[in-house]
Amino acid sequence: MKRSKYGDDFLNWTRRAGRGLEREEAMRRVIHSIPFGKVSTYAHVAAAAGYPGYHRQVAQLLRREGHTLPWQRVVGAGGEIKTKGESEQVQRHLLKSEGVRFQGERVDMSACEYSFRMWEVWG
DNA sequence: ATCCTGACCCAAG
DNA sequence: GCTTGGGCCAGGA
Repeated sequence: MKRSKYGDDFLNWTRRAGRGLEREEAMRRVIHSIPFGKVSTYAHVAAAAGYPGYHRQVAQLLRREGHTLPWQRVVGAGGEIKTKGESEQVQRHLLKSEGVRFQGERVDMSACEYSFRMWEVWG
């Protein structure tokens, strides 16, 4: 089977039918569960929602309806702020006002990353 | 169907 | 620290 350099578009297409809504709802719940003063990452939010590998859809969801969510608490891997321009300044300000610590340009993940209490799930 | 583009991630060089 | 290439998934043209 030949594989397009853009991925197996046909297989992706077959998976698209309808599934998006419950996935987005799960992601919204996960994002809402990030506590004040903590952050998580796109990849961890996706995985905690039950959809590992869907970090790009987390970003898409936040861009569409972030105004209804604690969007500022979702950052890139390693604590990197991924928003651009004015949103970036707003995000930094909101996080600092919640007491989130920074190391240079990045969030101090060792102190502020939320683990979704996974230690209670697998030991 | 195919191509392109994202508030992404990660291993290499 | 960089940059690059590959992988990932969905939605629009």
